[in-house]
Amino acid sequence: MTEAPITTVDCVLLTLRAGALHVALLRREAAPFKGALALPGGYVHPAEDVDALAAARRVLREKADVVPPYLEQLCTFAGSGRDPRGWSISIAHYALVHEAVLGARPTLVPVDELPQLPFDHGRIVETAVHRVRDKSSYSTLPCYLLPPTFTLSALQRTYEQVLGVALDKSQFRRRIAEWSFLEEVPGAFSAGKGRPAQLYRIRPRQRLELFDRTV
Amino acid sequence: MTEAPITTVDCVLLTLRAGALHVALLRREAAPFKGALALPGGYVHPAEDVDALAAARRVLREKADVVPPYLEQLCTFAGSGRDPRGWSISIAHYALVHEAVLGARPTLVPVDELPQLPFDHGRIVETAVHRVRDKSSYSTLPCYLLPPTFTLSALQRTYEQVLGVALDKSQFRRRIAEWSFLEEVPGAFSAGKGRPAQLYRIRPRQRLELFDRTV
DNA sequence: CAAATAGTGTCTCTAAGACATTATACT
DNA sequence: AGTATAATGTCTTAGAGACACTATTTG
Repeated sequence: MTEAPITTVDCVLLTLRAGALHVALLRREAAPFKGALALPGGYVHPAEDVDALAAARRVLREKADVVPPYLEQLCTFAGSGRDPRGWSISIAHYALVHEAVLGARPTLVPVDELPQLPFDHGRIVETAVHRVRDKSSYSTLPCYLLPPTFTLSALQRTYEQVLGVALDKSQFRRRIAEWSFLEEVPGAFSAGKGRPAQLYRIRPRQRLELFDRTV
Repeated sequence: MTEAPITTVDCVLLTLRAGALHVALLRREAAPFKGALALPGGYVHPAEDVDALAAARRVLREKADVVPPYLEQLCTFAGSGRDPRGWSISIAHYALVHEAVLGARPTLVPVDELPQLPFDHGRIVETAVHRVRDKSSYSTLPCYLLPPTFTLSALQRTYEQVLGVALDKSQFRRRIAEWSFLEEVPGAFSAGKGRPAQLYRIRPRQRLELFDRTV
């Protein structure tokens, strides 16, 4: 009566490269779709993983060699139509990382020019991107696409690239200041062309993410 | 290697009774926790259910005798700690219904006075309530707690009861009008004490739900 | 000094919020 | 007429948005 279905976790690993959101894909080492580019994923290992998030974390560590600063459950995709082997479940997660922490293993693909992907991975990526774009307008999510320390201008560029709109500098800074989830890195400034900029980092404890609704 | 875990769907069936959100619970007919009040739930039936949403719909129909106007996936709760039988997965859903469509079978419990529930059902209910309260501030969700046709005053009361705050009548109506997802039921008015009120219903096709962020 | 980027200040105008007024039923 | 509720209008004010200005570096 139980006929337990195939149970996996899949991860949409997103990063910002050349000003555009990219998703990290890996070549599948096993059938079905052996050799195709697909989301990093794998079976849940009941003996090792205490829960689904832990399974996702393990998959990312083992297969993509990444420990992301932000990882969250996205949605569960389940049904008879998504895997040729039969009824299956994928507990999908999404993660944000700075490009630099990705090694050479994953292939980065712009999310707005997705190729055909195996299973329903195309739909999973779309759902994740939609979620990230939506949530970015009222949360600190885009911070996790940057290195641990960054300037406010870099942060604004990141928000703009994720949201796909231009933001007003003065207003953007007002809001970020209100949320006060950032702190100055004392004495640290960016190099570069014009006036050096103060570097900021996410305030230690403070892992709050959701704020007033609109950037 | 696959060791597929126990796979179930659970449903948080919410309604408004006496001005407060209530969750519908059923007595468990099987071990573990036989006889305890718990969320309507059951195994996924790969042969019958095309996907998880269909499984949730079937469970609600079979066990609670309800076909809810609004049903959505909430989150997946999985891990080794939630079921004495071992590693398990619950694809949790939540549904909103008008109190009248619930028969005598389910026990209604106020969500703010939850008793101890088996498994992690307490946490699941909390997550659902949090989601509904949050989403209600920028969506049409509360509509589904009302009968198919209702007055704007009743709708405002519903929003106020779900959100737990008082809303300004004039402003509330402005916003609802902007969204224009309701239509007047021609010639239909409420009875009662004072001036009769126009009855409204959700515009047929229009199943849009998310709008500007704030009621 | 010019160019480039960082950082702050000010003005306007929309829209949220509070409140008042009119409308229509029943007793 | 008095009461109760519906429906709409008006005024004030906070805040979003647009823009300008100042500050600090490099070449």
